[in-house]
Amino acid sequence: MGNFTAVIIDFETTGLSPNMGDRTIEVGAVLIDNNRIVDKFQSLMNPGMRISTFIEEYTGITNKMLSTAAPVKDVMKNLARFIHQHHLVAHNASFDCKFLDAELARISHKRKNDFACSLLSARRIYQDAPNHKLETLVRYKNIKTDGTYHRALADAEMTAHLWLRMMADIKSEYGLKNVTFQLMQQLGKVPKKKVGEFLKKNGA
DNA sequence: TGCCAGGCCCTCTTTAGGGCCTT
Repeated sequence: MGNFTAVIIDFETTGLSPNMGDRTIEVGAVLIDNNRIVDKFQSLMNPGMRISTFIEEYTGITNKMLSTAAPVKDVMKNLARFIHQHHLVAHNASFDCKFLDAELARISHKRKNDFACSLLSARRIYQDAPNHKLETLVRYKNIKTDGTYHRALADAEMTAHLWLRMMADIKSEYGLKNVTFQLMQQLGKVPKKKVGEFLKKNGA
C-alpha cells in the first residue's frame, strides 16, 4: 500500500433520511491507492420494504431485483471489512455518512473512519463550474464514464476519478508536492475566498 | 390529522430565509 489510500463510497437508498425510516438498497465502493483504483465492492441489498416508483425510476433498481438480494445486515458486514480502516470519501458525505452509520448501528458496529466530502472540495476548487452535482462535475472535467448514473458503483467510480482529479489540479495549480487526505478534508471547511491562501500556506 | 432530512453557504444575516446537494 502507498501512503495515500482511501475508499470512495456511494449508497442508493429508499429515500433521504434514515431517521424517517429509509434504508440502503445498494452500495458501491472503490479503494484508491497511488492515484488509481485498485479494488472495488458492489452489492444490492434487500431493505425489507418496497421501494417507491420514484426510486425505481431514479436508480433503475427495481423491487424485483431487491427481492432476491442479500439482507442489508449481511452486506454491511462485508462492507465493514472492505472499508477496513481506510479514510472515506463521498459526494455530499453527510448523506452517505448518516446512512452508513445508521446501517452499521443495526449490526452493532461503529464507524471509526474519517470522512471527507468531494462536494465541499469541488465547491472550493471548481468555483466556476455550472453547479456541483456529481454528473455536472464529471462532464465539466471530461471524466470518462460508461453513461451510468445513480447506480452505486458507477457513482463511486466517478467520484473517485473526480477526487483524484481535484488532487492533481491543486497540485499543479499551487505547485504542491504532496496532497494528503487531511489537506483535502480541511479544504472542505475553508471559506471559498481563502482557498488560495490556505493551499499556499498548508500545501507542502 | 398533519407534520416529515439536514448540513452547508450566501445574503437584503446572526431575533432568518432559501438554494444547493445527496436518494
